Order: sequence, then C-alpha cells, then structure tokens
Amino acid sequence: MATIKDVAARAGVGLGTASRVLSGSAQTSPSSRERVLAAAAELGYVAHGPARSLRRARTDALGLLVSDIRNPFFSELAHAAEQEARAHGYALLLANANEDADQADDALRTFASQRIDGLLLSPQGPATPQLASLLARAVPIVLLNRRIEGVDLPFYGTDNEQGVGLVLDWLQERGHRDVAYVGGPQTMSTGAERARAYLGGRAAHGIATDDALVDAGDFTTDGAAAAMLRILDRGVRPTAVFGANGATTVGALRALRERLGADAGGVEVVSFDDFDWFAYASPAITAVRNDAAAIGVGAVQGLLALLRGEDATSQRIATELVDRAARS
Amino acid sequence: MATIKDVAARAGVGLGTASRVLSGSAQTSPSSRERVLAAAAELGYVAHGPARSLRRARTDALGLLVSDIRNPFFSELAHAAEQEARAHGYALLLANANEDADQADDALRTFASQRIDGLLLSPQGPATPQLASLLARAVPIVLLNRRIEGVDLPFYGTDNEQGVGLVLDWLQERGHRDVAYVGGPQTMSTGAERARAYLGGRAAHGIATDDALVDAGDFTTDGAAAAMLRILDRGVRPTAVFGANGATTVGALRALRERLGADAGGVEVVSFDDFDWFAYASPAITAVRNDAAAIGVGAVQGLLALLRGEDATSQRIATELVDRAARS
DNA sequence: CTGTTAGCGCATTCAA
DNA sequence: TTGAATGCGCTAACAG
Repeated sequence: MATIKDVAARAGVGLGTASRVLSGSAQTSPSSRERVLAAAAELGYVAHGPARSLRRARTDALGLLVSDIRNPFFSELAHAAEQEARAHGYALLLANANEDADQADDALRTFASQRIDGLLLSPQGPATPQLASLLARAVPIVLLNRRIEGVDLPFYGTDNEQGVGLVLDWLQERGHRDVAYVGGPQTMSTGAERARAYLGGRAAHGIATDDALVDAGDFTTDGAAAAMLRILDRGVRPTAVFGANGATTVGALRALRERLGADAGGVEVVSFDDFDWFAYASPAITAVRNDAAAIGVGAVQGLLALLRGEDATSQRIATELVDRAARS
Repeated sequence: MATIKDVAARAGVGLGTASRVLSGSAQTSPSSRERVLAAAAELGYVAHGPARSLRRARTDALGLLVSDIRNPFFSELAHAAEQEARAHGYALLLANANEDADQADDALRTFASQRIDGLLLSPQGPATPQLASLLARAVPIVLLNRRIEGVDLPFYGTDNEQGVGLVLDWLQERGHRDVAYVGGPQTMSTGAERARAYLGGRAAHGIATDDALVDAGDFTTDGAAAAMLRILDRGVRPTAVFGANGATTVGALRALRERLGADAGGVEVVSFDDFDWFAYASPAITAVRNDAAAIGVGAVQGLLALLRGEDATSQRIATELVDRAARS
C-alpha cells in the first residue's frame, strides 16, 4: 500500500512537500505540486485516514445514533444526513439503540473510541453514563426529534404543536366532535408535547373533552392497538381517531379493522406522521407529515456549525397536512 | 484526554503492561491487571481508535453501501447488519449511492480512506474505478442482493427463482390465467432473474404467455405506474397483476386505482417484496417476503469469515409467501 | 510476567 | 518554498 513517503520519493520531493500538496495546507510551487499529484495518481495513493486522524486530532466522521433505522422517519433522516455530511467531507457511523439504554451506551462507547467529531443523537430517555462522558469531553452533539431532560443541546425536530394544530383544524373542518386520541408515552418529549397540544386544543375546536376517548400506548403498533381496543371497550363510538405517531396510527387502524370491519366502520383516521402508503390504506388516512429530510439536513448543518466553533440554533421544522379524506 | 500513558503512570506500571491489560492481548498478573483497570476507570480512559488502527492496521469498522437506505429492504438489512457487526465489535459506516455511479465512487473513496476492514456492497451496476481499486487492495467485500458482472464475490441475497415459484403457484391456485407482469430493468440481476423465472414458468402454471400482458419499469413507483398504464392501454384486462419489486407493485397499484377505482376493479395484486402495510392496502396485496434481516446477518457473517481468512459461501435466502387474498 | 523501545502514516514545526 | 525532524497514541517485539 503506497504511503505518502512513497509518493514523495517517486515525485523526488521531501515528505513535507508531498504532505502539503496532498492536504492542500500550504503554498507549494506549481512544479512540485504537479509532480506530487502525478506520483500519487500513478501509485493509487489514498491517504490513510487513521494516521491523519491521529495527527490532526479529528476524524472527519460523525456518529448517528437512532432508535431504529427501520423506522421510516429515521431512515429518511439518515439518508438526508448522510448526503449532507458527505457533501461536507464527513463519513457517517450508524448505530441503532433499539430503545435500549445498554445498546445506546454500547454504541456511544464505540463512537467515543472511534473519536467521531460530532454526534447526531436521537435520545432514548434520560442521559446515560456514556452520554455524560461524551458531554464531559465536549464532543459536539445535536439532538434529533426528542429532548433530554436537564440537558441543553441544540435540537432539531418536528414542530409538534404546529402539527397538532393542523390536525385540530382538520377535525373541526370535518365536523368531528367525538374524536378518540391514541397517544404515546408521556416520558418522551414527543408524546408529552403532542398530548398537551391536542388535549389543550380540543375545546377551542369543538371536540369533546371526554376522558373515555383518550388512551395511550407506547408508540408501537401493538401497544397502540391495545389502547384503541380499550377505548372501544368503554362503549364510546368515535367518528374519528387521531394516532399520535405513525406506528400508533397503524395499531389503531388494525384494531379498528378488527372490530369494525375492513372500512373501520366509517371512522376517519388521522395521524401524526405520514407514511406514503396511507394513500392506499383502507380507510385512507389523513396525516401530518414531518419533514425528516429537513431535520436531518438541519441537524448536520447545526453540528457542522458547532464543529466550526460557532453556535447552532435549534430548529422546529413545520409539518404539512396531507388530506386524504373521502369527499362526496 | 487521558491516554494509555496516563493510565500506566497512575497504575504505576509500564506502558506495555497497561496496553496488555487494556487490550487483553497477553497474560498479566492479577495485581497489575487490577490496578490498571482501576486507573483506567478513574481517568475515564477510552482507547484512541485511530491510534490503535494505525498500529494494528485494522479499524474494526465495516462499510455498508446501499442505493438508498430509505428503501425498507435496505433499512431492515442495515439494521440487522449493524446489530450483527456491533455484536462482533465492529462499527458500521453507512453511505447511500442513490443509484448513481459517481456517488457510489465517492462513498467508496471515503471508505478506502477510512480504511474499513471490509465492505458490504449493494452494487449499482458494473464495477466502478473505486471498486476496482478496493478489489486490487484485497479489501474483503461481499455483495448484497445484486451481482456484478465479471466479478466473483460472495453473494447474499434473495432467492429470486424460489420466490417467483411461490407466486406462480399462488396464481395457479387462484385460477388466474390473464396475469399482467410489471418487471424491472434487465440490467439488474434481480430484474433479470425474476423476469426469467416468471416468463419461463407461466406455461407450466396455466398462465397466458401473451406479450401484451408484460411490461417493465425501472423499479421505481413512477416507472412502474407508467408500465402498468401501458399494459392497460393495450386493451387487455388481466385478473391479476404481479409486480417485480416493492416499488413496482406500489406503482402498479396506483395505476390500477387511477384507472379502475379504489378497489382496482377486482384485480388481484401480488408482489415480489412485502411491505407491512400491504395488509391494509385496498385491495390487500399478497406478497413474497424476502428476509432482509437474514441477508444482512448472513452477509456480515460472511464478511467476518473473510476477515478471519476463511472463505465465505454465498447464500440465497428463501422467501415466504404472505397470502392476503380475499376469500369468500 | 514486565519495562523499554520502535515505528505504524501523517501534518506540522523549525531551519534553511 | 522546501527538507528534515518530531510526535500524535498505540501495540508488538525484545530483553530482562
């Protein structure tokens, strides 16, 4: 494997000159520049990242820790983040935490050892030891989608309040009064924020504030299906159901179809989080779409700002309502 | 930032002993072992990956290059691969090629510079310069899902022939004769293999071999929708449609619904590639499910075998049919 | 079992 | 502008 030493020898210049040319750090004469480049090309020279990292104390690598890349929100975010990172010369290390603090810590340990320059983190819950350690080492970190209590870091995520507002308006416009709400865990900032916005906004939108219509799962399909069944078992018969995230809506839909048939008994379904296939679902699902790509790009840009020593401003990305209500 | 030197000093041992303890490479006395570990813990020591990589000439990092992580097949595969890699002490570098040779090469260049120990590659087409370069440097590589012409590398992917066989059996059992086939590009091994298996198996399964029923898109939703419309425009009226991959089926479904109404005029749809939501689609979609997780795990295991100097055996992972046909 | 030494490949410093 | 020397943090070889 050709090293920079080989390149320098072949080009007939000193090691320093070769380095300066190849890393473009300082002025070099056109002649030596040309010869070094030629030699590098001939030898198929590729800079040794780890050696460079050791010397420069930076790796040009960012870490991305999500709960589960299979979640379309995260895969879309990861795609955008990777593109943006690579456009700026950064590689992306990926890890899945699977909503498990131990796995998250394991991944963070690996990231720390690999000496990533910065971290994009979708928090699983409260701060873990490894996260504290990274914080202590002043590794630049930005938060995705969820906040961490007691930790003040730049945040890039969905504007939950605005999104819920869109749903409330839509429900009102459609004339719904008895609306079931299947929420998520209050321990997650997303779950808490959406619940607060929805519950608080019902009255002003002509929606019943009956507690029997409200239940919560754990942001998984199964948990949400169970919550939906609990609501139906209370004997209430909503005309619309609002699922607080994508998986929750799917679970609610499954329960509705099981109980009320393939058309969900005419109940309208609206979701926070949109999946492409909602257009083809039966019944079709209206949804608030959060812009995962914009969040990913914004987060990387914020992280890069941090790396430059500037400060990053949190961003709440607005959502968009995709109205798929059947109209006669 | 504490280095191993600090740890050694604090523990009152030599540098070598500290290294031996922390990397577990050789025998050390219980007493020094204990003191080194204690010192490391007190100092919050984290091994410097790049320095270690420089010395050991390996990085404990694998590269994963896919066309698009947003594709559920790849995100599931990536999830499984990352878990498997991490279980074996490897980090995973992710890159998206977006079906673009330049982006693929760019990503491979980054991987090469980062000196990944091995590569999981979903090829975009023919071998590119950077791939040739990696091949020349003898970087262990395994192929995902698609083959590359003229390059013999361990392959981990779906058993297309078996999967198509499942679909043919299902079509026959359901009594379909006029079946439309929306395929993919012949230039991709997946597209070519599925087409060959299907077209060749029709006669034996009592399916019409009329060319008017066959068309192909480019494995995107839009391309497939256009192909489906072309078929319908020929005046044929199939009783079932077979989409050669997930996106293709979605496109075909979209076209069917546009032309024939929300129930697709009673046409049954069957797909190579299953999405969870197919159960909720209207009409419900029967599908052959390829086990992306098994492919990801198998590929990582194969790559690890290569890294150990053993050889890896290609695997064709069998698919499973998920029958969602409406039965009276 | 252990301490010391050398050197992985590179960017940067210091003289020239 | 350049060459030579230095050291980033670590592991492996070598002597003890």
